[in-house]
Amino acid sequence: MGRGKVELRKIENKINRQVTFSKRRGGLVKKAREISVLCDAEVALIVFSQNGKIFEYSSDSCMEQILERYERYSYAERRLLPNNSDLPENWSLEYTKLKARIDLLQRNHKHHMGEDLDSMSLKDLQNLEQQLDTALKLIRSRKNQLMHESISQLQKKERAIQEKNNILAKKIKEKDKALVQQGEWHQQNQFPTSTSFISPPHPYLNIGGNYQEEAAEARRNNELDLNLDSLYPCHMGC
Amino acid sequence: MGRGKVELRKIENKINRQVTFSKRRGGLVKKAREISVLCDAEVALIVFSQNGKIFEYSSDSCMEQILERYERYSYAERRLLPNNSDLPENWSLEYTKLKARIDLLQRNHKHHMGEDLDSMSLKDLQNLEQQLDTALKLIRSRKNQLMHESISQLQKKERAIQEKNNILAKKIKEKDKALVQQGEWHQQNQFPTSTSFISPPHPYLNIGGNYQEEAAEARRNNELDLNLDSLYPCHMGC
DNA sequence: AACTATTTATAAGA
DNA sequence: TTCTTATAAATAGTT
Repeated sequence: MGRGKVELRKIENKINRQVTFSKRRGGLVKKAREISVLCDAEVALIVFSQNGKIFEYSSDSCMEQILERYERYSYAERRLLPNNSDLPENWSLEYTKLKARIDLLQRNHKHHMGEDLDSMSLKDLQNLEQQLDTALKLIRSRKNQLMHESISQLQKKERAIQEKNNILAKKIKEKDKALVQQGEWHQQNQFPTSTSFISPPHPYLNIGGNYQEEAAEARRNNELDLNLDSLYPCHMGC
Repeated sequence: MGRGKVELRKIENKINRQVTFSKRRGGLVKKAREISVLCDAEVALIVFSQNGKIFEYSSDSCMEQILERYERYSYAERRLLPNNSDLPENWSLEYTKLKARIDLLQRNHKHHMGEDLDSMSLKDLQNLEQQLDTALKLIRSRKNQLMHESISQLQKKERAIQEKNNILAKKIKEKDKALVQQGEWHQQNQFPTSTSFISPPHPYLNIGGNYQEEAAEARRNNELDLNLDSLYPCHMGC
């Protein structure tokens, strides 16, 4: 839909990508709303843009309800419906236990998010601080590892492409030589030789040179930069 | 898009509705995939048909990861489990729900502790890093606040005790004086005055001096140091 | 942010 | 369900 057909691969140009994202996001949400209304379906749509911004749509009933329904469903599928004939005398106890556990986890989670700190003692705060500090170190280390891996992969790829390039350039030079020889043959046989004759730059040599330059430029701009751009989208911690 | 324009309201004809649902569902998923690939976005799409069938699409990283990320983002906005104290009539359903929630919270918690990082993408890691960084700042700020409060309280207490001390010391001196006068009276009346007699250090003066010294020592060692020790037990972050 | 030439989605029909 | 086709809608490239 549009002036040209687009192939299904990441749009390399960043501006273009953002514009397309914004347009298509609108379209996607519109379609989600349409199907939910027309067909009376429940729809939940969550989209994270490349730079971490969140967009969501959910039909009538709120997102939370739909996600809960989803979790119930997916959990049930995983465990193939846990025996609902479970001891009914245990029911209340089990339920309370689970609730308590959730409470605990949620309180913990809040603390880990830096919320609800007023209820914590100094010692607790220090413990938490140490924990998060340790976790952060681990996370950064893992992140760096992943980034280094990506970088070395890209470098490997770059070398491979460079090599291919060199081979191509060599081939072009050879063809070029052949053409020059042919041209000399023609000159020898069709024109009188003249030392004052200034030959223009050879067209094929120029084309060959341009090709190499452009290829190198493209490599620098697209292959490496854009990929690295997608590696470090917005926030560079350490 | 089609032979006729459709208005945005529930399709009354059931067959028609189902057909439209099936077609549009396909289209919606296709568009979701397209935006995720073209714009490098993370997309989660969940659709429940009117008769309860579930359909889902999620880009590269699995649904669970995206939902986790969503929960992280929207945690603050939501009232989680607004649990009504009335017992749920469907035990197995409720149980499954709670279990799923616990699962999710535990996985999240592990990530917050820097565990199980291998399953996370670079983006998720960066996200987590940013979150923990923010949390850590909040925690440290709160910790510092508490410490400052403790310190000023201790200083206040110290001043109060010091003052009491001074008063006690003054009282002792006064009693001392009284005793010295009494002693002189006894000496005058019971012993012959002798310039060569070397009087031993006055016991009461000594006791008074020791008391003051010891109290100060105790204050230094116990009151302040011990409290500060409990304030800074092992790890001093920022 | 608008515009428009195209592509794409899909409603209705078979 | 699936295919076909006329037409509505979405959108890529442009201004």
